[in-house]
Amino acid sequence: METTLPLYEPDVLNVNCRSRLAFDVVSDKWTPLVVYALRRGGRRYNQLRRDVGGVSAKMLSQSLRRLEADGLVERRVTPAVPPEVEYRLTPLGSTLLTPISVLVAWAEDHYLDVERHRAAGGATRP
Amino acid sequence: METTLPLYEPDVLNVNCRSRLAFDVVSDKWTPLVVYALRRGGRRYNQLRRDVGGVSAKMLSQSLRRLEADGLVERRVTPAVPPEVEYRLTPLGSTLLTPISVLVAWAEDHYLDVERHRAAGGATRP
DNA sequence: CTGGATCCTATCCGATACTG
DNA sequence: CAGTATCGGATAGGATCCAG
Repeated sequence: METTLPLYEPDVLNVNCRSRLAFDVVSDKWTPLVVYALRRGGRRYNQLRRDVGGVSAKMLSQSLRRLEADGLVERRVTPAVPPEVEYRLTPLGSTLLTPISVLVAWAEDHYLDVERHRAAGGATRP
Repeated sequence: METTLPLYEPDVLNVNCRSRLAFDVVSDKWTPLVVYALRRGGRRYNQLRRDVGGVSAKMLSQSLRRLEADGLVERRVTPAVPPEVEYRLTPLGSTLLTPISVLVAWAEDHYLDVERHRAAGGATRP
């Protein structure tokens, strides 16, 4: 026995294609941050940009379009001057908040451990 | 109130720097896959390469060195011919398995939903 | 305000070749 | 087996300008 954690065991040992989806969706610089920023409900474009912080307009658009295409985010336009566009998580998208929140909780718990190791590290291997 | 899910609430609304760590570690193409592939215990370099699947030697080395520097993976060399190098999760690294497993579980649950939407999607917005 | 279009650069990353 | 070094194409991503 190598680990006592209650792990999810999909296949024998390899990473199957269903699991890959999770890494596909999350292994992007901005997408998970955008989802996380939408956890409280609908947000508008420039609000999102400020919330996420450091994302360019181009990348935010790209992430949002991708999330829309995956059915995780819904785009709701209110015709007005100036135009109002609100993005919100779909029910499916909301289910992603659970894994992401667990991840954020992990970071809160182990932030210092990793930071300390990074600072001291580098000298670990020639 | 916008959502009834039991969400982790770090700050007012923005994504704080501690949370960023989580996205930093995970928002990489290979790193989370490598951690996940190590869930059962120590693996050797080429074993890992086969397990992860599709990763080049260069990228695997890079990910492993980074994980080492972050204190998430330990590199254990057994002097022998041919040389034996085993990678295994540190206790700290093992804690990452929980978020990753939750993520994988999510993918198992919602794989078809996302796939279906991707196939039908694209026509959603002009 | 909400973006699309364009240009340009930094980096990612795979292929190949080579070392111990 | 377990890597490192280098090259070169692909892609990510920022800056800027412009439109509805």
